Amino acid sequence: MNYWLMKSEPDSFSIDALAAAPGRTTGWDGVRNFQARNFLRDGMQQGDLAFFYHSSCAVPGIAGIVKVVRTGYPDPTAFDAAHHHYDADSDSSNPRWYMVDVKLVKKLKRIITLDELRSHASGKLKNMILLKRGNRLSITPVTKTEWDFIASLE
DNA sequence: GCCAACGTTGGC
DNA sequence: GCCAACGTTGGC
Repeated sequence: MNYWLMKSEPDSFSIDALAAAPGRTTGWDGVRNFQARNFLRDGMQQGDLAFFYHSSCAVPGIAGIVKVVRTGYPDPTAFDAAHHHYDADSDSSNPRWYMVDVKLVKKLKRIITLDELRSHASGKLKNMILLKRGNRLSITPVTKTEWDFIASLE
């Protein structure tokens, strides 16, 4: 059982969009970064939990909790020339990009903001990848200690 | 293998 | 819209 943080821009896909999706489940497609791809393909296990993080928006922060309900499989949007996330270097016989399916566990009662997380950056969240300078990774592992602490903030 | 150029991320 | 930080590409 592992813990993760997954970023999404709410203008493209928000926690409310997930709540409204069929089965409250979505395919986490479109990741085009090798390190994040490796987490999707090799790291995530059935039943893992992840924070759903809103990025590039007015109030960046953690908006909810999701669960991995399908482990890594090839991202078909990479094969579709008409798709925004098309990648000519990926093909179905040798896929480059992977995705998982996640299901909403719960929407938090409030956003746990980036500011609030930062206020613990010299304490409990000292090693949190999200808070490291210049971090841009859209999928990052979270330790159990970090997870439990953040969950207790709600 | 180096590194400059470029595109992207994401907070502000 | 700005810009710092970063990942990727491609020339050499």
